[in-house]
Amino acid sequence: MSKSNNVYKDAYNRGLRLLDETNSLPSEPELGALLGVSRTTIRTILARMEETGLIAWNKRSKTVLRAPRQDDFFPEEETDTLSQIIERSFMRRLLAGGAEPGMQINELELAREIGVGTTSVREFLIRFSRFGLIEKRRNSHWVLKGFTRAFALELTEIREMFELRSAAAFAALPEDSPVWADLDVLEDEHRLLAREIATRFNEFSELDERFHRLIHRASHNRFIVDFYDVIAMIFHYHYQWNKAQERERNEVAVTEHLAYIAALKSRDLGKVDAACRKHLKSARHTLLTSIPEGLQPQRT
Amino acid sequence: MSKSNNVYKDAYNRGLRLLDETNSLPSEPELGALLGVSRTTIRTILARMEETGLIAWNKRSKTVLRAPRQDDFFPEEETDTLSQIIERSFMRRLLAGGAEPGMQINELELAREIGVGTTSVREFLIRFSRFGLIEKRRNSHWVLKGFTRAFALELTEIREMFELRSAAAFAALPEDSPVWADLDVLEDEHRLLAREIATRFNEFSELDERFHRLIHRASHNRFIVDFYDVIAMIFHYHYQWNKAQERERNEVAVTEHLAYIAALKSRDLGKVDAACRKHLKSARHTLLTSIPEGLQPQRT
DNA sequence: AAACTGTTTTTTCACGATAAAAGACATTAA
DNA sequence: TTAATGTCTTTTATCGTGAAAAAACAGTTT
Repeated sequence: MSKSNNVYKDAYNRGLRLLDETNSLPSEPELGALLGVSRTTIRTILARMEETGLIAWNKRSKTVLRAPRQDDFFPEEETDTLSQIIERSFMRRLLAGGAEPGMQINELELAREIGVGTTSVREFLIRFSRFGLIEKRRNSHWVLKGFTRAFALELTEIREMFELRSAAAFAALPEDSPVWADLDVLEDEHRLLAREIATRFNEFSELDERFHRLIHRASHNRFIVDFYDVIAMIFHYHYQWNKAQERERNEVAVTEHLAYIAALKSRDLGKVDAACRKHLKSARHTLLTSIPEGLQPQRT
Repeated sequence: MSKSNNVYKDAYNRGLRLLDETNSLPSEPELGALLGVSRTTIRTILARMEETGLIAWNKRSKTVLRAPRQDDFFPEEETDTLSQIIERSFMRRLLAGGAEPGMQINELELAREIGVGTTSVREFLIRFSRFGLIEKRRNSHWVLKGFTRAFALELTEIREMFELRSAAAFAALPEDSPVWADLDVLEDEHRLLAREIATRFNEFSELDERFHRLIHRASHNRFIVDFYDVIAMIFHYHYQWNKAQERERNEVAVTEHLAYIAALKSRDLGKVDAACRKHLKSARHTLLTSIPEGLQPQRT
C-alpha cells in the first residue's frame, strides 16, 4: 500500500454529481479543470464510469447512460487525504484529555496507532508545528505544549492585532474594489442565517471563516492571511469539542458580524474599530471559557 | 548511506576543545549535558579519543594524554546537519538570480542536485514554507513566490507591529526582572563593538539577533517569538548577499541600538516607541534598497 | 491550426528498511 | 545508596522503491 488513490476517488464522487446535470460530459481537459485534477485522473474516472455503465465513452463523445445510484459512490472515508486522517487522529488524542503539556510525542507510536508510515507522521508534525502547539527537540522527540489558557491568550492577542489592522485596511479600500460585492453577498448570507438560526446554527462556523478570511485578505499581507490558518484550525476543533451553548454563541456572533459589516460599509474607522473590538472580545471570551484549567503563569 | 553521523562529529570537535582546559574529563552524563548529546554519542567520542591517543580511558578515569592537533578535528563540512546543507543549497539557488517569482520548484531535481533523498528535501520545503517564500500546490509542485519587494514590505510590516509591542512590554517589566541584567550585558557588548567597529563590523549581525530576540521574548507570545525566525533567516542570507556599505550600515545600527537600549532603560514608553520606530525604519530601508527590482503591485 | 485524445515520462506521495542517536535497564564502583 | 559505567532497546533521520497522479509529448479530429 504505497499511496492511496483518494484523489481519484474523491474526484470520481464529485464527478458523479455532474452526471445528474447533463447528458454528455465535456472534454477531458475541461473536466480536469472542473474537478481540479489532472487528465490522467480524469481518464481513470471515465474508464470506471464506462465500466459501471454510467456513460458510453468513445473518444470525444461521453454520453450519460443512467443517473448515479448511491452505491456508485466511493465511501466517504476513502476520499480523505492521509494528512487529514493523521490530523484527525492526532487532534482526537490531543483533545480527548490525558494530553498534559510537556508530554512527549512519539512518531513511531503515532504511526503505528494510526496505521501509516512514519514519514507521513513526521511531515504532518512539521506542518502542524507552526500552530505553536508542539515543539521539536533536535534529534529527539516532539514536546506537546498543549492547548492551554496561555496558548489561547497568545493566539487571540495576535488575532486581535491582525484583525484590527485588516479591518481598517478593508474600510479604506476604494469604492470600486470587488470586495464590497463579496461583503454584500456575505451580509445577505448572514441575514438569511440570522432568520433561521434556530435550525441552522451549526452552519455558522463555515460562514464565520469565510467572513474573517475576506477581511484578513484586505491586509495584503501573507503573514496575516496565513495566520488565519492557525485560528481556523483551533476554532474548527474547538467547536467540535465544545458544543455547549452553541446556538446562543452563534446567534450572538451573527449579530456582531452584521454590526461589523455595517461598520465596514460606513467606512468610518472609529465605528469599524469599535465593532471589530466588540466581536473579538466575545470571541476571546468564548474560547477562554472552553478551556477548563486555571490560568498558568508562563515562563521564558 | 542512511544517516550521517554529523552529531557525533560535531560533538567530537567541540569535545576536543575541552581537552585544552583540563587534564581529566568528567563523567559521561556530565559530558553529555555539556555537549548536548546522549551518552551513546559521548561513548563513541571517548572511544575515538582513546584510539587516537588523546586520552587514556578506563571506566571513570579519563586522563588527557596530549593536546588536540589540527588534524584531530573532523572537517567542518562534515559536521553540518542535512537540513543545513539543503537550506544553504536552496538559498544559494534562490539568491543567485534566475529565480523568478512563479517558478516551479522540483523536489526530485533539488534532491538529485544536492545529492540527498527526496524525503529530506520535502521535509525541508515544508519547514521552509512558513517563511512565506514558497507555496505548495497539492499533489503537485511547489511555487516560488520570490524574495520580492512585496515580500520585504509584508515582512517588515509584521516585524514593526511585533517589535513595537514587545518593546513596550519590555519597558513595562518589573525592576527585578532578569532581563534588565541581560540588557546591561548586551549594552556593554554594543559599546565594545562600537569602539572597534572599524575592524569588527561583521560581528554585528550576531549581536543584532540576540538583542532583538531578547526584546521579542518580553512579549511572552510564542507567535511573536517564533516570527523572529523569519526575520533572522532573511537577514542572515540578505547580509551574506549584500555586503555593500556593510560597515556603515552596522555602525548606524549599533548607534540606534544604544539609543533604543537607553530608551528601554528609561522606561518612558514614548521614548521607547520613538527609538524603536527609528531603528525599524532604517532597518526597513536597508532591506528594501537591497532588492533590485521595482515595486510590483500585489494582487489577491 | 486549435483543441482534443492517446501514450509515455516525470514527479509526488507514502512505505519499509537501516544506521545514527537517544533512552532505558542492569550492573558495578565509591 | 547514590551515581557512575556497561549493555540492550527504542526512536529518529534518511534512503531507495513503487504506485498514484501530474505533466509532457505525439498523434488525431474537427
